[in-house]
Amino acid sequence: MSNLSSIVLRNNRKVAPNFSCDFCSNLNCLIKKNLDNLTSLSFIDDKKTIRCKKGQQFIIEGAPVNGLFFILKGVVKVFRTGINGREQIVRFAKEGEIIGHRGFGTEEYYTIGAIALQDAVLCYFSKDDLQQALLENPKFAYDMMLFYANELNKSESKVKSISQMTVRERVIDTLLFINRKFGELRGFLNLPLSRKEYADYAGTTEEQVIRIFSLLKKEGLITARGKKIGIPDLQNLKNEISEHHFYLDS
DNA sequence: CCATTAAATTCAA
DNA sequence: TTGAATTTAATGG
Repeated sequence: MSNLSSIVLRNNRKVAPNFSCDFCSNLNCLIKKNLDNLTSLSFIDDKKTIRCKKGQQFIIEGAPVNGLFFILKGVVKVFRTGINGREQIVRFAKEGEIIGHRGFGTEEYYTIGAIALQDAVLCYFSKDDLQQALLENPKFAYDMMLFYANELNKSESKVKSISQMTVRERVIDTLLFINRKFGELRGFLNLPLSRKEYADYAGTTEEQVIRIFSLLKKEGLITARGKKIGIPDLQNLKNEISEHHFYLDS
């Protein structure tokens, strides 16, 4: 570890070097995927690399939209603040996904906020550069369109789950969703979330989630150690909402 | 919803 | 690596 210190010092200068798309290992990124198709690469040189510490908010509701964030590393939550000040988590996004896309074309101001749940690295592209790239590259535009369609689909599924499922089912559905999207690490969900965050996603309150978690523990459907939640038998948990079924897609 | 206690996580030495 | 300080979980009113 200590023999790397000279390299760290060299790279640790005030201005961190931009990650070049050419060397990026994130194959889920739509830009990386289309790198060969992109005719004018100038916008890639214009991108800004932004580092976010855990808990740092990088999109504020009401701020003007100037570009799009692509997640290079880390997990991020996107939320909207309701009238009573209650937070509704719209989605969780991980590497390769795009943030702030809904306000891209017409919206002038963000209607959502975004906070890094872990230390994150974001690639930020300006609206103008991206617009030009989309106009010039049909394949890239098509992939972006698929992304938008997919997001809309998920959003519609979520409306359905919130309006038609019981609180208990929504909490279970959220657990299954996190499991599907982020997987498990040594027996626990690979994304630590507070009970309040579960509540904000499932559209309920922190207390409800805590009480439902306690019940689920008694029933042996989940295990919990602090923020780490384990699912001993995925099928058993799925059965709890199988009547309505159709959980959201990853 | 709030208050209290138990538990877990963070942080700095 | 440890434990003190801070944050979060759990429960009952």
